[in-house]
Amino acid sequence: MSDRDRGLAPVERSAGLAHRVPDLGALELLLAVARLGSLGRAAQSLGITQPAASSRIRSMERQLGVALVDRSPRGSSLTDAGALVTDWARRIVEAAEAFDVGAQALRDRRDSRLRVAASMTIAEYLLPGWLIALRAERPDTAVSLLAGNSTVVAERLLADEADLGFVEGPTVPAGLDAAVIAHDHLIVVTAPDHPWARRRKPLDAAELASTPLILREKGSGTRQVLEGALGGLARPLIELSSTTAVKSSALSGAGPAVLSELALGEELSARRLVRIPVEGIRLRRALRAVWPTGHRPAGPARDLLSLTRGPAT
Amino acid sequence: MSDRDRGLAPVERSAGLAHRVPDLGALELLLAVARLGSLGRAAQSLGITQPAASSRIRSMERQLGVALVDRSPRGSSLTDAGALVTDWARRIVEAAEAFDVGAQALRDRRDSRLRVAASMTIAEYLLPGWLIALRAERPDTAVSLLAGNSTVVAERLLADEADLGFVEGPTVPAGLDAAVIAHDHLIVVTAPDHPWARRRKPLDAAELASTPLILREKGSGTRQVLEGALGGLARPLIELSSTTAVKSSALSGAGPAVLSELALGEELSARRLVRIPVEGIRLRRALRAVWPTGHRPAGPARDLLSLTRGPAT
DNA sequence: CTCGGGCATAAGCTGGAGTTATGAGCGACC
DNA sequence: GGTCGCTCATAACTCCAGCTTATGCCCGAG
Repeated sequence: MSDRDRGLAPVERSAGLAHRVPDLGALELLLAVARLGSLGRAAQSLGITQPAASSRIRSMERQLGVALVDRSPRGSSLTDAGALVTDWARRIVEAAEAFDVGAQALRDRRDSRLRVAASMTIAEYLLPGWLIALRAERPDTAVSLLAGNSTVVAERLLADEADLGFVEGPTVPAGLDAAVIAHDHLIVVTAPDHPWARRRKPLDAAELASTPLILREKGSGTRQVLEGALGGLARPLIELSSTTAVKSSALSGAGPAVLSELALGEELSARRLVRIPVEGIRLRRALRAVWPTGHRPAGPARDLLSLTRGPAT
Repeated sequence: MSDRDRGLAPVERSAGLAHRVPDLGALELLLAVARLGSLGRAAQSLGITQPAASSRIRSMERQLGVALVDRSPRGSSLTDAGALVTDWARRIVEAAEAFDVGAQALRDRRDSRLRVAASMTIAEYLLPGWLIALRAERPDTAVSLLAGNSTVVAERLLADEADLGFVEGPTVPAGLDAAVIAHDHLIVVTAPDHPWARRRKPLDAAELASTPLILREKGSGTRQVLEGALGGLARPLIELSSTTAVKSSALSGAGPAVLSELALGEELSARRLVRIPVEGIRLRRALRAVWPTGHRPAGPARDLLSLTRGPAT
């Protein structure tokens, strides 16, 4: 746990991100202004009055110390700095939308119409995006979400307490039909100052197996896939109980880590972590949609399923 | 513009994401509770009192309709739902951190010690991450940021109004030394219900050149790279003036788009957009750090440069 | 049995964000 | 040139979310 602590807070924050970043309402307002070209219309689109919007944008500019919008009697447009800030803001708002749909699904546990049961990795990283897309097509579908391992997912489906499930790993629980919807690739990453980050040649299996790695605990999905690919061998440097903890340790430079590419977005593109190519072994596992044998998904479940696979068939 | 509007708001929001998602302070608090295992310690770490934390977590639970933490006289730990929510929250907080360092750099324009000039794409998608890493190593470095095209970046550097620059594209402005720090790959994407999403075979250059695409305007960096790779041919379906607008149009299903992989994170992994493989042409451009000829980066500029390349040399 | 860490409750204060009402700048149009 | 219409800014007031301090309950450890 203490490793996780250090990993998550490598630098002492001057206590209060919230005081330096505008709140979600202000960010949404800024995006609306960028989109609609006027404070008044932006205000209207958010259901507040124009003076409220004006004051809020102004206080955001004061907080950031930068002018964000050019006001004129003919409308408002973003300044150069405003355009930059708006794109950063969009990232936050998109993350908030994912949070929202996830939370919505969680909240509607009792009285919902589409009940989804999913493994942790899928529930964390993929489902929010799918549900955003689903909401775009079927805005009035209430979705509930339960997260658990394959066994739990299977139980819920068979007890008719869920309509559609998602599991990861090589096997399909008994009594369920399945369709592979994607593959989750496990990748090897290090902090950018690790010697591996400067290698020219890809790693091979023997090298990977002989190096102590930051791993999930024995029995976890990712660990199983890795040990399967390596023929049972895997040397843990540290064993941690969540994907996030593994990521944090890798970020803090503890060593090479193996984790799902789904968990790594910005860390790779911003080079806070570096992907180390591996050759000769296939580090991937199938992600499957599952449902009780015979009960082909219909209605909202079918809609969601088709979203995860591409075109509706 | 109206295309952009539709792209950004394909579904009518029930006005007020901010009312359904806890504010940043609450999310930070939740992360602190997860990390520290106690409301009191979490409160302390954020500089507030224990009752404030208690009440805030409680109101967040009320808002979400789900219990997030198990309280006991021996501390607090996350419930299953809490763990899920915490991971979604982490995404938001990380986006907010990127916003914060970017804004900080923008704010310190006047009196800063490390002055960076960068192209829009780099300033939007990469610099915040690098600056987070830089702050971890050199917490007291004040960074300023100016965003503009290659010409602007060169001017600033040569006028000694910037210490380090970042540009994208095939050429290095005169009077500057450069080092390639990464390559930005352009990729072809469509919405998942586009016929291309079901292809088995990769696209070839002729096919790409003969299909109308959603593109940036003529003269933009990505457009130049594409036309270079295709030998001057590119059929625009729509021309838009920002990467974000291109992404939005693609998301709304207007057609295939070509854009930087940097701009696509969650959209690909959540299959809201699908990457279409292309063979036979190289759609990439170099990202370069630049500085006035002879003035090798030193001090903070050197630190930042080394972060973008990996190990400090 | 008492102490201490951890959480909950109560009462009071404050500031931020909202509202309505009003004014001022500027282009369009008759 | 007046007048409309759209824009944004300012002022005065209300209200509530979140903070604080003070206090009490619970429960395990010594």
